Amino acid sequence: MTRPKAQDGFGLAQTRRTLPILLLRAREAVMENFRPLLAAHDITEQQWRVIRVLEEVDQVDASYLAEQASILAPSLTRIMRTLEKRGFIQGVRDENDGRRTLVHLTDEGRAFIHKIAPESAQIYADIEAKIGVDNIEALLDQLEALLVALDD
Amino acid sequence: MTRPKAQDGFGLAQTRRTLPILLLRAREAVMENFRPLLAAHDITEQQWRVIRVLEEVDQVDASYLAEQASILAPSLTRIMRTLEKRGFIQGVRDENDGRRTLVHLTDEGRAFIHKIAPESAQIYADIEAKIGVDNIEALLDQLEALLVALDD
DNA sequence: CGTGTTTCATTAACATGTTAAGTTTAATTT
DNA sequence: AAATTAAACTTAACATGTTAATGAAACACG
Repeated sequence: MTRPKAQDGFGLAQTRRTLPILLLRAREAVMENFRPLLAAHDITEQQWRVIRVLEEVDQVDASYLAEQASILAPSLTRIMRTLEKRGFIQGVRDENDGRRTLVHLTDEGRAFIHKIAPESAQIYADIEAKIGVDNIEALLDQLEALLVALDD
Repeated sequence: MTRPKAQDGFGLAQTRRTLPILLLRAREAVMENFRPLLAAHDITEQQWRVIRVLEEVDQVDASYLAEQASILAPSLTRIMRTLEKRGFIQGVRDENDGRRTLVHLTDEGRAFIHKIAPESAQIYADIEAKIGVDNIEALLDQLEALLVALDD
């Protein structure tokens, strides 16, 4: 027997139990745990995503990087400028295709990640402990299924 | 038999299968469906959240409104200014507590919601059709469970 | 070969996210 | 009651989200 779907009088679901709101809140609840670490190292969540992607892939063009980090191109342009000033990444013009910028992590950037990685991994482990690894895996599976289902 | 957890060499999970990234992407995939509607009516996602919450609760103080709409206080200040200029909401000083601002929807604001509601509900219904209502309910349950588990 | 089109990236403009500091009003303390 | 502390915004400053417009390079193709 399913729970009655909470609705108002004209078709809209209750705001508090909708995908957009709950996905937002869930993400916020998760990120809250990482914020102190990121702040302590003076790096934003998005900057951290960018260098982590770069750590996984070595050299990539900006478009792929944006897609992997889930960051829009205009934001990535600004973020790259910041990270480059800080000496963590370097962008070079693609010889074979002058439109593209190839990006790679510097040694300093790699060192930065490796310095923070243990704490970050510990925070994620704490989250896994609170929620349960199986529950997280199930959730990740469902989120991936949602992405597939909505992929136009 | 569980799937081996994808990791790199130093403790961090693969970026593409982590809660922060997948929650972000899932939300993005969902919102993508609403964006054309919101753009057509010249309203942002956050402004829409605010007036929808107001439609559900009548008169509330700004703090409660911010909490319900998952918007930080400084953002809400700006959003309220915009919505007030547009005549959709009105904020009045609380007589009993001069620190608070009480906010309520104007008739015009209410009319605006009612005008858009059918299309919005239809879009949500389409999403439910693609993903499956049961899957969505299960996902919402898991998200709520995550919020409870992470609630410090 | 040149022209029109597409692609990649940047810039522009405005809205929101985020933290810290400031203002005003309530509540507490002594 | 006066001073202190706390609460509810508001401002400020900077980073990112978001869409549209622009610039440059590669492609398509007549």
